[in-house]
Amino acid sequence: MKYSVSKENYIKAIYHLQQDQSNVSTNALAQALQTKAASVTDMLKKLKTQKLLQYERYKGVKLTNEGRKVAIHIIRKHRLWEFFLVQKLGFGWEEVHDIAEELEHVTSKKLIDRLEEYLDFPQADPHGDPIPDNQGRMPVSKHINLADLAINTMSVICNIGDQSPEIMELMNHKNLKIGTKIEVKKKFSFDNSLEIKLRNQPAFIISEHLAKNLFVKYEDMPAKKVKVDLSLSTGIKNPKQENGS
Amino acid sequence: MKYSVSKENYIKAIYHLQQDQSNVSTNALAQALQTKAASVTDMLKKLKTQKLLQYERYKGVKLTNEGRKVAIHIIRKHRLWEFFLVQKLGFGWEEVHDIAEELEHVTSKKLIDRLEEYLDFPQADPHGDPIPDNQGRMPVSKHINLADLAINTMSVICNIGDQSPEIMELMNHKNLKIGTKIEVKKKFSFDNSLEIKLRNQPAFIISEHLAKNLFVKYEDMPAKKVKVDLSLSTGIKNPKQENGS
DNA sequence: TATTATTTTTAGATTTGTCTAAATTATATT
DNA sequence: AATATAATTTAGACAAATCTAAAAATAATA
Repeated sequence: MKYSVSKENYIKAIYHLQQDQSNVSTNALAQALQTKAASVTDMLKKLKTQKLLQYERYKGVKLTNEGRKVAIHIIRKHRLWEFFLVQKLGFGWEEVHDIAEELEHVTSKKLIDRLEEYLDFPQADPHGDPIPDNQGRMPVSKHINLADLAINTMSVICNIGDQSPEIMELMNHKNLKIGTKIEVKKKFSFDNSLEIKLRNQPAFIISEHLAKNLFVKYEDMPAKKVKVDLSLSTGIKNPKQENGS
Repeated sequence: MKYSVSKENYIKAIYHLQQDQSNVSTNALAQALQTKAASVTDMLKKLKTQKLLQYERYKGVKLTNEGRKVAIHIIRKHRLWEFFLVQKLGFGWEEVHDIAEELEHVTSKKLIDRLEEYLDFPQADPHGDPIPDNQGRMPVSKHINLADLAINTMSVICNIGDQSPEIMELMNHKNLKIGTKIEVKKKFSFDNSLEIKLRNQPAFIISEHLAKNLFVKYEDMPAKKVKVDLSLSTGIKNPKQENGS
């Protein structure tokens, strides 16, 4: 029930890389975790014996339900801490990621539940990513990629794909942030750049690369309260329980 | 400048055991850290090469100024997190120690400075222990052991020595906590027990053992703002700086 | 389909922090 | 002071997480 920081980081990385249902490759993991492929192989074997993932040599890796449950719990902690850092301690949304990487490994469940309550049950972190509840359920919100948004439709930025300092630099420069109202005025097929417009500002052009990293929702469509169990973390369907974990 | 969790725990334990200026023994450390004497010896050798402590075999150990500086910074983090947990998240003062043991190892200096500001620069943690400022200076307050308090002098509980669940059980039962106004009515030389009195309550007797663990200050004497540099953490007096840490 | 190129795994080593058991040093006691 | 007892250190080993270099399996390409 308790895993090392290193193991938690592997589980989280697999979860993020696995968003489609395909298997995750050793190399992709090595790159994500800034380590070597050989180290990844070693760790995957350990995590497999703990039944956190399905792994066969040369075939890549996929989380089990138990692994997914662990991943979601870590992500829950990460995002709640990020929210705390921005909302209560006044950090900028671009500086909280590294701190939350450390805080997410603090183990107390009671701590994180109290923190959530203290923060008034936020639905999304400062980057717009949804915060799972204490049952592992993730609020779903209809995010649309800005590149796919229809012309002249008012929308609100609610999520950023890439979260590097580089994108932050550009976005801050252009005053783009979560909650900013935005409209696409023109699409240029030459380079897939977009001309966009914010309230009370002349329109300007952004690259395809940036647009692909901006996700929006339609105005007046509040974050849905509907939740979908992505984790299968509760109510284990399978009645047999042979292991004594 | 960054030390492992294990090393931080050794440094902290040495600091706490060293309160008088005598050297700390290997066995005392082993007991405090719940480990074996051989492990302690191994670690002391490592910490010595990092110049965090003075150590010679069979002679015990003492922190250097650098070691003391590190210890105080960890204690600062521990106590600020404890304050946060009680004050903002509503934890009981007896349940926060273990959680703070984990939070104290989160490295961001900016985080802890912001947290301190958010908490409005508290002077003491929920147990009444002083919180060092970001220069490593510790607020001093004149704590008197209850066993040494003069008869019929009104005082306020401001610090608990032992912080075990056992003492908490007894104190909660008798409604004794930080801030409680208390007066010693009688001292019994037979077993050194004390008869004490709280406001609007009949007097009752407490053991010498408990009294030794209760520290009080005189009423109306607010926590002094005077600070004393215990750490030598800033303004390095020694001009030569040969290492490139 | 052969043959190259890439990816992944194995084998063996390293570092950190820990342990047990035996040897050494210090302290206490007769 | 001699000896017994206690504290401390050394020696050698182990588990976790990592690494390098070489081998094996898979994928890509001529």
